[in-house]
Amino acid sequence: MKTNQEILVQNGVSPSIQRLKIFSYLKATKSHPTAYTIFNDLKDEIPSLSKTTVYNVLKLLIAKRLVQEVRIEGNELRYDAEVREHGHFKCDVCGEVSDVFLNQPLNLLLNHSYEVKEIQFNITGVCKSCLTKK
Amino acid sequence: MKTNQEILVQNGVSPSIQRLKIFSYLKATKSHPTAYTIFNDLKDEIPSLSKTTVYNVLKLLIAKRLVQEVRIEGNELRYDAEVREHGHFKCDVCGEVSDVFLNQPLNLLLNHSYEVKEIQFNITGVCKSCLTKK
DNA sequence: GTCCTTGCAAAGCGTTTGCACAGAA
DNA sequence: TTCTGTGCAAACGCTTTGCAAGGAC
Repeated sequence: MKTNQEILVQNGVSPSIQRLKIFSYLKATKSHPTAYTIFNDLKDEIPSLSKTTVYNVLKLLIAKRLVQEVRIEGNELRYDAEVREHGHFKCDVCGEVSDVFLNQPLNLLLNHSYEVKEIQFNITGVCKSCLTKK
Repeated sequence: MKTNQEILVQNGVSPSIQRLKIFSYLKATKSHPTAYTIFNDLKDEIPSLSKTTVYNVLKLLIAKRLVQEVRIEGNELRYDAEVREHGHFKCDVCGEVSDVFLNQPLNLLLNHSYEVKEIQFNITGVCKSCLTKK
């Protein structure tokens, strides 16, 4: 198992404290945080942290394909260190965003008249726990 | 074939000029315009049109499920009057956004532990015509 | 020294809100 | 009158940009 630091280095990202903490934070969570949430959760650990750095690091990690942007509702942008082909489910009631994996790659259902770089899919609805609470 | 005006009325939307023009504009295009593009293209026809009205009408049409929001890149929000289950392909080279339909509904590939309201999927890559131009 | 990274402050841009006016019922 | 719809202007919130300071090499 590679450490997060090793992953960064192997992808040509020099592992500053900020980069490592942000990347590790994303690797450790499944909550698909927004940039603001990342900033907010890390500013205790790194008191000097600025939002600019959060955005800079996210942009860099996206360019290196270590992180994906997730656009599931409105114009809020979320971030995800899970980069395998997958989708997201957002519950309209509780607002939770969770990962969705398919039985077979979506890829196979497409007519390949174009070159595919990235596939994402988004589902909205009501999650199991909110359904049972009704 | 229903007229756009009839569709609005049947969905409980009183058909003002602004609403009808915006809805008709979306029905007639496959270009997945942004709110700004809609505003810009219609302001010659309706000189008094304001962006607020464009946003108001879009919000109303979305609530009535006559229009979908499309989030495919960055934090730009696009709009689409195609409301059947489908996805979008955005070409990284020319920037065009086109509709994608699958051989079978994505629905069937999901474990239904939740209630699905809306499914969208987004693909980025390089389109056929940009591939051949290389 | 140079280059890379960080972070403050300001700007930018798309969207929403407050509010007033106009028109229909 | 009351309710609905429109549209200007201002506010808002997220993201980007400009730029200067700090740190690695």
